[in-house]
Amino acid sequence: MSTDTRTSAGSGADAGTASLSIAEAADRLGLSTHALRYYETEGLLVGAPARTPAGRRRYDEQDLRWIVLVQRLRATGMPVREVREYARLCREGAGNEQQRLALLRAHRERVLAQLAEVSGHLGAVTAKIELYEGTVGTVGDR
Amino acid sequence: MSTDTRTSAGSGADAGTASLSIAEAADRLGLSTHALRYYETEGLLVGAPARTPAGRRRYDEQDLRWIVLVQRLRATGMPVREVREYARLCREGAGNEQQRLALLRAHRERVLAQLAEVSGHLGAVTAKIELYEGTVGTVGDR
DNA sequence: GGTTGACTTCGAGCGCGCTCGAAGTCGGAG
DNA sequence: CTCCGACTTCGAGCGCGCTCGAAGTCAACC
Repeated sequence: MSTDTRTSAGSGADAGTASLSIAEAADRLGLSTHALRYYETEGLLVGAPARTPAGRRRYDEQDLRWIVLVQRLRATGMPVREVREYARLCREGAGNEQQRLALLRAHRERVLAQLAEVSGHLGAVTAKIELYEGTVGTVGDR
Repeated sequence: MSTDTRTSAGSGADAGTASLSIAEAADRLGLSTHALRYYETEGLLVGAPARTPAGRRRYDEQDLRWIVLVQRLRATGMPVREVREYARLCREGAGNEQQRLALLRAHRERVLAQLAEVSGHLGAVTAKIELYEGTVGTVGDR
């Protein structure tokens, strides 16, 4: 309630480039405003969002897209420290594409390995479930 | 070096039932002795391991099998508190098989959902990688 | 001009799952 | 008998990733 009207006011407020307040951005990304500021101070963003003359953050599409990537990396288990490293590489501009690539590839390998491991364990749990389904009358399991 | 000889000494030390010291069990399970005791005090074990007259823990095959299950549950992301709950149900004996089943099924559903989510995010990361591979243009490639 | 309330910074606190260290006990080898 | 080292319990500490609250500022609306 009340986060209404004046949505993308600020400066331009016209076609194309939206520019959201932190609350709007948080809402759209499914994060808290606290988390968004945390990401920023922790150096997870490739570039800090713009500020209004009064010092308030404005998130544009580019900011949002980057944060979505950060969320994906985080959601796949990349530690904050490594996201920071990746962000740093991107911030430094061209010339380190190989490093970025290596970082992402290493991450992908880890995630694949973990997916396989979890799947394996899940298989065992499923077997256990089926055992119960078949045995829901027999006591001696454990 | 020195966790040698006297491996499964203790009492019997014969065929079939081994009965390991905490260090041996930890070693075999890939856990620390600290973690093993922690699991026990936190109620994650369905039954406490036996003790020697001197009060030292002896892990038998049943203990080990249970702990392997605990590890699988943990490795698939089940919170300690929920493992404790499951252990409690098993400890209470017969009559609650449906509850155990429900717990395991719910866990499986969560894990499947998370596997799907992670896979999705990983797909996006892979796309990013391929983008770099294309951009970097035939550099190392292989 | 006053009120409102979303914003700002800062630092403390928290939930999780162990991990670590201290201090003491005890069984077995020499 | 003595020593060694693996065991015991206990409680504190830690790394991670936020989360939360306090205190203050400032733009906009009435």
